[in-house]
Amino acid sequence: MEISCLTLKDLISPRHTGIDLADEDGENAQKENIFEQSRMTPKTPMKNEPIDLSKQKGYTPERNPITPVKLVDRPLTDPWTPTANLKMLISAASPDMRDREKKKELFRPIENSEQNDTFPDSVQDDMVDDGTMDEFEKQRPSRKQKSLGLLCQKFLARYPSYPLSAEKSTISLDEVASSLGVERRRIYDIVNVLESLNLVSRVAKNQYCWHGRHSLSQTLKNLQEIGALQKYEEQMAYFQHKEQDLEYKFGECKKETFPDSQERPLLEFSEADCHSASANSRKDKSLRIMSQKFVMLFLVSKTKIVTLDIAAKILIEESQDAADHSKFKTKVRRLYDIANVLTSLGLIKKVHVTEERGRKPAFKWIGPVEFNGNSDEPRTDAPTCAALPELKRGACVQHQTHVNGKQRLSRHSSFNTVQPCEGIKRKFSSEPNSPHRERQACFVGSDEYCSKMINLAAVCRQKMEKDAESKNCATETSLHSSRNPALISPFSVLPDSGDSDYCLNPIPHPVFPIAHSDMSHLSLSNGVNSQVLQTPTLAVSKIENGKPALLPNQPFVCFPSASVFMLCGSPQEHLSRENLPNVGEKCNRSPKGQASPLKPQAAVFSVNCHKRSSQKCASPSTPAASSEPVAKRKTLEQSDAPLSLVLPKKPIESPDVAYPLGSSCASNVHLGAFHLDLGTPAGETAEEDTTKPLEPPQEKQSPNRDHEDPSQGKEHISQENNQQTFFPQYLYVQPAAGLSGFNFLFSANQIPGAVGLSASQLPSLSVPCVVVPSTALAPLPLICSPAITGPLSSAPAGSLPNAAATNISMPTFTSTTPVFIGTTAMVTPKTSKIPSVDSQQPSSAVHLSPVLGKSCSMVKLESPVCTGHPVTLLKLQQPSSTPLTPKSIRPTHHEAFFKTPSSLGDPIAWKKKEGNQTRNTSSVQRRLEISSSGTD
DNA sequence: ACATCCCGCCACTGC
DNA sequence: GCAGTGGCGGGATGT
Repeated sequence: MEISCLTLKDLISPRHTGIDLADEDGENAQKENIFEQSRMTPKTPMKNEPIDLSKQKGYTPERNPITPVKLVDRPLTDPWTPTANLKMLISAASPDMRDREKKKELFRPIENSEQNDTFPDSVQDDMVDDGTMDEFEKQRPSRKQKSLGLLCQKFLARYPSYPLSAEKSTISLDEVASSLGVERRRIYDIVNVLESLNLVSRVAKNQYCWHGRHSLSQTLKNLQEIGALQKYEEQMAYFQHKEQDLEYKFGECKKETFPDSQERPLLEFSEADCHSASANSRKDKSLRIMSQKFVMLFLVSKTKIVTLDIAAKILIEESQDAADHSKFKTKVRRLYDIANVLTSLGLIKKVHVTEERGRKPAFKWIGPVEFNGNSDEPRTDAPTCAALPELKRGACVQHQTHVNGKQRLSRHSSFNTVQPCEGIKRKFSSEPNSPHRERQACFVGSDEYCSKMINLAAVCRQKMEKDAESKNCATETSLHSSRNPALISPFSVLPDSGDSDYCLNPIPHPVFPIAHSDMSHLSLSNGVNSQVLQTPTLAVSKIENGKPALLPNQPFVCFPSASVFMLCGSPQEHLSRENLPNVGEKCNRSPKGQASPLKPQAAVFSVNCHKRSSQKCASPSTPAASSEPVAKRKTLEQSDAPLSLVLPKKPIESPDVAYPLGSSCASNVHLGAFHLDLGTPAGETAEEDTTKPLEPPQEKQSPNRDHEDPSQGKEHISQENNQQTFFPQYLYVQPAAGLSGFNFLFSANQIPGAVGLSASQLPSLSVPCVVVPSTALAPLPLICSPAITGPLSSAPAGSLPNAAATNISMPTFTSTTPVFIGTTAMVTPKTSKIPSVDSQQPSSAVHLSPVLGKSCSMVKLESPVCTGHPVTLLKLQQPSSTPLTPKSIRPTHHEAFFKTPSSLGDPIAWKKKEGNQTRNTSSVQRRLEISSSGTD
């Protein structure tokens, strides 16, 4: 609340504008004028020297080389000037006085700028007028005025957010320092953070090049991916748990789980830069790296909220050794520095998280979540876009600018990361998913958007599948994971709420064919459609083609996956989210808080998102925001409210649910919480989910809010601990309302052994799954896997029958077909996210949670199908009851993901992984994310 | 009392 | 040797 910090506000308001490009210079000029810049010239900075400062203030000559400088303008006259002499005398006489004056001076610039700029108020207050120095006392700018955040805003104001390519400007640190009236040291802090995001790059000594935000989304995307690889999410979860007293041992976890994480240099860039060991060490601690890591934490976080203490712990490589407190404190100090800059950039805002222990300072990511589409940016991702032409990026504009980022130069080149990342990106981009993401992103926002999303998802999925087909292999699993085909898939499932269309059928699964045609319906999909389907393979798919009929209008969608089928009622019918809710909720919740928040739709998203979570998630959460300028967002968001991120118990979810993505996304922190393991009783959460009727999906919508909420939700979750569990994410069905709309069929697993889904398990799951209610089904053709049997039956019996009855013809299905329905309990709760199901793998059966996964493998049917998945099955991690143990935590990477069949390519391998992993991990989400990152 | 975080010392680095 | 960088943490300021 309050928190939202003044500074933030201040910063924000003024600055955002900053973001805007243009003005800057103008502003500056104005400011300067105001200020009096004049005087200084100096390039050399005197870093410390006080004296200079005074001079400096005024000066501003060109601040930016590029940018127009006002140079001159400033007449020397300072307002102060008049008193200058006097001051001098005074200062001479009294050091104190001197200091004051200096300070004043320093501030002034700032103040002036602010005033001019935009900042209205805040700053000035204190200040006296310039000239006035009268009272020195007053003058002294308060600390706030001197804050790094404000300073950063001023700094940003000088440059256009999206400079024309030609326009790149160079930044002379000395000039800037002097113009802003601060020591160079301060500028370094700002520049280092900006550099970490590739907004600037170092060209030469004392010279930086301003790139603007063109490549920001790309950079964020890269960071997200890297973060996923590093498993920051898990780490966060771990720490959270730890705090919660959960017991795990991190060490183990860490090692196991995050092996890489800390080890690798974040962005690679350090390497480049550093030559010597010492250098490296130093660099490792650099603000740049810390900044990147910090950002990664947000990006991988489902909740998008990161508490300082957790961030500090994670950033302390050592890990938690208890490390000295001092070290911790130092880290926190640094994080504040970084946070101030990020706040000025409109990427985060301060919030407080209430935990059991009390309120903790935290920051919430309010920047773009989806990178591709990044809101602000004009989108640089061209590549991605390109990849998916079809997709429309909706709103997204594509500018393609190339990324600036690129490493331009220098030392840091900072972003080497980028490069690597890019690779990744590309992959992604190329991958179906990405596109999806983008789109999604675009959509974010409205409910419709949700439905659209769904459609998209379906489409995407299809695409993915196609792609997969094409490449299958190619895609590396990892990639897939990353991509998240799963994501897509999930969507497909959705029924959508509202739209009539929904039905997405789109699910391409190979198996099912849901008719692409249907897809067409999908609004979004359209473009996609083209791609569509094609699923790979599976004979089924072909069949599908034929089949499309299946769903075409029908309300349901069937997923053939081998493992699971989902049916969704048509929207019309119940599906509306409401129906789904159950599922959805489950999902959402299950995911724990994270996801949980999601509403049905959200849920969907979440699924999709996973990784992207950030992206998409964001969207949901911030959808609008994204589009909006940061500043606005901020304002909106500011609401902050106490977030709870995590843990807190709030009940939650409520509102936010929307988060969906977020949920997935966010969670992180809590994640721990999430961990639900199936095993765990989880019941709680699960229960909620399952049992609950779900709230109306509604929530989903609110993406925006979601943000916040989610956190809360999460918190709850977390607190809950994860227990949660399962929630089937898979289904995305919409939730709500009842399942009636849906029918799920589960096949029995066939193999009992398999996955654990055994029937028994299923039941436990609760959820979900199986339900088939409906009569509705009857009409519909459902598909059942042959296998189905028991389990289903278990399910609501009634329903099943029908369902079963129903037609289903799906020949395609594989025999096995165990279907899963959504929920999979197995899946694990957390996971809800996403998982996509991969079709591929036979196993897939969902990849449910890891556990499942393992087991699943068994399950897997051949038919990969699964797909549809909206359901994602995520891997759940840990199904196990155990909450996260460290082990559980392990990373699972990819595995989890549902891969597409293609991706499966190595199903086996995949399975293996899963197997191993399966449990682990805490949240599904992570997996998702991770997977996305894939990698490895 | 605790949260923030400014400030500037000083080590490192590269020229 | 010097200037540029930037880690670091004392301690002031804000709440």
